Formats: sequence, structure tokens, C-alpha cells
Amino acid sequence: MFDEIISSVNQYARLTEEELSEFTNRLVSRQLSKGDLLLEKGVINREFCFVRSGCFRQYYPSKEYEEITLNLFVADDWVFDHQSFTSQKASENFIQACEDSEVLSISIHGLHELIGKSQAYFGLGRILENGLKDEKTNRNPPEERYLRLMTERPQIIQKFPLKYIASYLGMTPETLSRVRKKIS
Amino acid sequence: MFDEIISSVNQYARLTEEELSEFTNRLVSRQLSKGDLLLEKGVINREFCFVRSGCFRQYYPSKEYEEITLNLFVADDWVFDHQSFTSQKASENFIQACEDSEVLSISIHGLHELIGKSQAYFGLGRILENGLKDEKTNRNPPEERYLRLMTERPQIIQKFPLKYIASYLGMTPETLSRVRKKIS
DNA sequence: TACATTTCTTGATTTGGATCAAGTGCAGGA
DNA sequence: TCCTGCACTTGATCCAAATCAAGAAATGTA
Repeated sequence: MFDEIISSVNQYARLTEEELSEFTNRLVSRQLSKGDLLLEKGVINREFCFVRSGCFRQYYPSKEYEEITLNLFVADDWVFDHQSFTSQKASENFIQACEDSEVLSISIHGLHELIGKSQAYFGLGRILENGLKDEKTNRNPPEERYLRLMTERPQIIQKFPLKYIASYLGMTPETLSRVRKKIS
Repeated sequence: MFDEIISSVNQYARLTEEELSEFTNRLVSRQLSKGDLLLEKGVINREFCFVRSGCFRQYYPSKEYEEITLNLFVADDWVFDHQSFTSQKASENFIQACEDSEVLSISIHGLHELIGKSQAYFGLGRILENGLKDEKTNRNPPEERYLRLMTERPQIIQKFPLKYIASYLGMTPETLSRVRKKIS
């Protein structure tokens, strides 16, 4: 049940057996169907979620009836809206399940309680950085951005429609199509 | 001496008088001359700094002997390398004083000790977000990026050479020059 | 002061990626 | 089975910003 999440947590914090069960005791499983929203714009992101199965897309609606994809999440990723979760203010973005999915979630209050009990939980804070993209890569040309995604997060390319990947990489679907043709 | 930093801290955390003096007791003043490096590439950023006077530029050297500016800091800003500070790994970037400057710094160990003593310091963690740029704005055209900087951080435009501002905004100096001509 | 260097501006040209447009292939539904 | 609607590809055109180039203005320095 908790194997994957424990192995992920272990990468960030050295928890004792007791601390680990304190942690897992607070986890709640949540099932989502394809298309369901894990987080809506205007709502505060109060849950910190680990993807057990399925995948998610974080996006915001831009002016012209189009959506801009900010991040994509697959199994074993932590999914949340960094801005809303850390500031506990209304989210500007949506997070949507792109397949039938299951997450394990812990509330921000639960997290705070744990951190209050033991310094050992501090490391977990670093998981928050997963919600951030490296700004430097944004400055590279389209082909490099795609190649980098291929090497760093190959599962993304398998799971998601290319139009989402294009938006995530900040290019049009046409450009992504040409990049893929070129490097193949 | 500590007026500005206390007023900044108060925006993030509700500290008692005692907690505040615990905090200020750990502060160390550091003077830098124009051109001095506050942080070098390859070094771990172990200090969390508040700018009392002067200004700073965070940048990294890209392939072709050019430097890319990631962030600019002025008085009352908190200056640090987000990635290096939060991960406590070697920095990929430099931070350089662009004028004779003074910072007040607290070590990461000092911060951890304080946080261990009182939950009240938690809010300080949000200061870390100042080191982050909003990814959405990067997707806007050059003119909008400049106008946004003008309204959100007008001091930046006064303090720094335009070539740094151009790099920070992800455009060439020529483009910035034309944007400025157009809107004036 | 004059000279050197760097920063900024302005104009001409180029170009990478967006946009526009058309066609293909595939999945889901009647 | 045939539609219908997406997702994706491919080609043609366009355009915003980069690049290239030359001066002007500002800054530093002997």
C-alpha cells in the first residue's frame, strides 16, 4: 500500500519507523476519474498529494479560450499547486486527472503537526521544490527543451497527449511535431 | 539598525518581542564593495541575507562568454540562491554586488535553531518564495514583461544598467531599448 | 582635459517559431 | 458501418525579436 510513498519520503527525510507510521496514518486515499479536478482555480490547495497511479495536468486558462499547461505529473510524483499550497491562498490554476488516478494525500495541518513533533520532517519541505521548474531550461531553444524532457522525465512523453507536452514546453503543437520528426 | 528587517519579518511571521530579539541577535552585518561576490558558483549558500543598502545581481555564465541574469535585488529584498539554499548543495549561480552594499545575514543553522524553538518562525519560510519568479510572466511578450516590472519593482529599473534588466527579462538590450522608446 | 571603454540607441537584415491552412489517421458513438 | 470530432502532421506564409552593424552618449581614467 505505502511502499512507493515511503520510498519517496525516504529520499527527503530520515524518519524512524515510528515517525513513518505517524506519517502514513495521516494519509488519505482519493480516487479520481479521468477528467476530474484535483484542484480548482479560486480554491486553496490544502492537501499535499502523492500520485499512486494515473497522471495529472496543472494548467491555467489564458485569455483566448486556450489553456496553458504549467506542469505534468505521473506516478510517484508529488502533485500540488506550489503557490497556493505554500501561501495558503486561492489557486490561480487547475489540476486535472488525465487518467483514472489515485492519490494519497496529507493535509497541511497534518504536516504542520508532524513538523512540530520532530525536526526529522524538515527534509520533506524539499519536496515542495518538485513543484518548481528550472527557469534556465526555459531559455533554451525548443529542441533542447524537448530533449531535456526526454532524458529527465521520459514517462511524461509516454503518458500525455503531445498538445499538452507542447504547451508545457512553451511551444506550439506544430513546432513540437517538427522537433520530434527532426530528432527521430 | 534593524528597523527595515524587522518590518520585513513582520510581514511573514507574528513574532513576540523576545522572539524578535532572538532573531536579530543572530544577524551579522556584512559589507560588500561594488563587484564583490556574495555567492560564487560551486559554493553552498549557507546564509540568508537581507539587503540593507546597495543592490545585487544573480546570474550564471552561459556557453558563449555571456552571462544570464536570473534575478535582481535592491534594499529590503532578501537575497539568496533559492536552489542552493533550500537544497544545501553547490550553487550553479553567482550573486554579485552591483554597488557598495550592506547585508544582514543569518545562517541556515541559526534559522533551524529558531524554527525548532517556536512555530512562530514558520512563516519565514515564505520569504524563500521571493527567490522565485512567476513562470507565467515569462510567457508574455517583451513589452508586457517590461511594463510588469515597471509596476511591480520600479526600483529595479532605476538601479541597474539596462543590459542586466534586458537579460533578466529574457530579451536583448536592443529589444529593451525599443520597448522603452515605444512606451515613452 | 583628452582618451578609452562600456552602455545605449537606431537602422538594416535575418531567422526561428507562430500562424494559417489543409490533409491524414484514429477513437468513439449512432 | 459510416460519421464526427480530435490529435497530429505537413506545407506555406508571416512576423517579432535576434543578430549584425554603426554611431552616440555616458562613464571611467590617466
